[in-house]
This record gives sequence, C-alpha cells and structure tokens, in this order.
Amino acid sequence: MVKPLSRTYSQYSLSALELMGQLVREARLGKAMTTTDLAARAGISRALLQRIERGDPGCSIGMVFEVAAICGVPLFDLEQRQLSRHLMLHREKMALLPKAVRASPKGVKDDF
Amino acid sequence: MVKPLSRTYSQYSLSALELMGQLVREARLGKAMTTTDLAARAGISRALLQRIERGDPGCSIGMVFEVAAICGVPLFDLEQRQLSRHLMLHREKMALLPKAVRASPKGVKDDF
DNA sequence: AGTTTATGGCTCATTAATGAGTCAATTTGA
DNA sequence: TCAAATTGACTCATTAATGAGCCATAAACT
Repeated sequence: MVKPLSRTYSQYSLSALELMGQLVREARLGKAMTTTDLAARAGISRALLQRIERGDPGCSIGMVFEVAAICGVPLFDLEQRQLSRHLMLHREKMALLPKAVRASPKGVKDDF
Repeated sequence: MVKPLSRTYSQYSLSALELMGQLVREARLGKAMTTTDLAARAGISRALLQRIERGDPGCSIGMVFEVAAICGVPLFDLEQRQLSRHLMLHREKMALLPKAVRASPKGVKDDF
C-alpha cells in the first residue's frame, strides 16, 4: 500500500476532457451504437470507452483520438484531408523556428 | 518477456496527435521556455513532455491537455470562459438524448 | 408491467506509461 | 570558434492504465 500520486488538472483541461467525452457519446448515440459496439470497433474494452466518455484524464490520448475518429468527431475541427494539409504546413513552419531556446537567467518570460 | 500488444492507430489520429504536439512545441518556443521549464511547470518529467511534443499516442490525455493549457494552446479553439459555457450547453443537450440505444439485430447502422 | 438489453461502476491481474537518470549530439550566443 | 546550454534518445524501476469479468441498476421496446 503506497500513497498514490494524485495528479492535479486545471479546470480548463477538465472541461475540455468532459466536452471531448460528451462529443464521443453524442456521436455514438447518433449512430445508434452501443458502448460494446464502439469499443469492439476501436479495439478497446468497454470499460475504457466508458472512461473516455466520462472524460477521464488518465486515458491515453491515442485511444481517445481513435475513438473520436471512428465515431466521427472531428479533431481540431478538421476533416481528414484538411488535417493532413494543415499538418504539412505546420511541419514547414516548424522547420523555420529555432530548435532551442536560451532561458533568461531568472524567471520565465511569459504573460501569466 | 511477453509479446507486447502493438496498438494500431488511424492516419487521422496520428496526424492529429502530431499536430497537437507541434502546437505545443510552437507555443513553448513562442514563450521562450525550455523543455525543462515547461515540464516543471506542468509537473511532469522532461521525457514525457518530449513524447507529447512528438505526438506519442501513449501519453495520457490529461497531461497533454494540461501542457497545452499551460503554454496557451486553445483546445477546441475555445478560450477558458467559452469552453465552460459550451460545456454547460452540451450537458443540457445530453440530458435530452436517449440514455441507451438498441442495436439492430445484425450489423451496425453507420455510414462508413 | 414485464422482459430484454444497455449502461455504470466496481475488483483484480496484466500490460503499458511515467519518472529519474545518463549520454551524445545539436544549437545558441559571446 | 568555443563554451555553455538545450535537446533527443535511450534504460530501468516504479506507478498507473487497461482488460476481463462480474453485478446492480436503468432504460428501451412489446
């Protein structure tokens, strides 16, 4: 029995998680799929799908995105083709950015 | 030594993952934060942050969203307040939807 | 109302993710 | 060019996520 490390999440993240789960659930119901159906299709357990729909922060992002993709929830509000194009543009943009940053001696330059 | 279960992901999910990672990296560089800085601020290891920026599907979605939130990457293209409002509306909408679906005897009703 | 099915929420064993640490390579700024 | 710092990529021990199974409850349809 060891003391479990309880992670903390910002309200923003939690809201985004819950919204993501609801979008999945809504999409699933819209397609008249049971949790068992969707879970099987995504190759995951029903228990995990339930955690995803609940907005559990501990789920792997790959599985969440995969489930979202399967039941038609758009990621970044982009469709398949647009997403690919967007990504390519971003790759080029990243190539121009600095590879490393030199932090200021003390304190981080931010706008919090 | 057991055979590891290699999960499969759709191209769509992988692209979305990579894009997410790049957005984080871009935002981090924009704030002139080192990987060590951002990791510390998010309360995670530098190794994990690197996996997030690389678009690793295995990272927990909670940590990814948290890092995104910290360095200012908007989720669902929504700001803090808008996200909360959007979520509330969705909760109400969900309350009206059916709680369970009856699957068709054979085959799932979808549009693939 | 009764029946059937879906869902939610647990436990526990197993598998995978995470943290800590190290090292080489790259990049930045003087 | 040179030194200092950042980054990327590993290993390994630890912690957490996942799958399988079960049961009680709730919902849908006749």
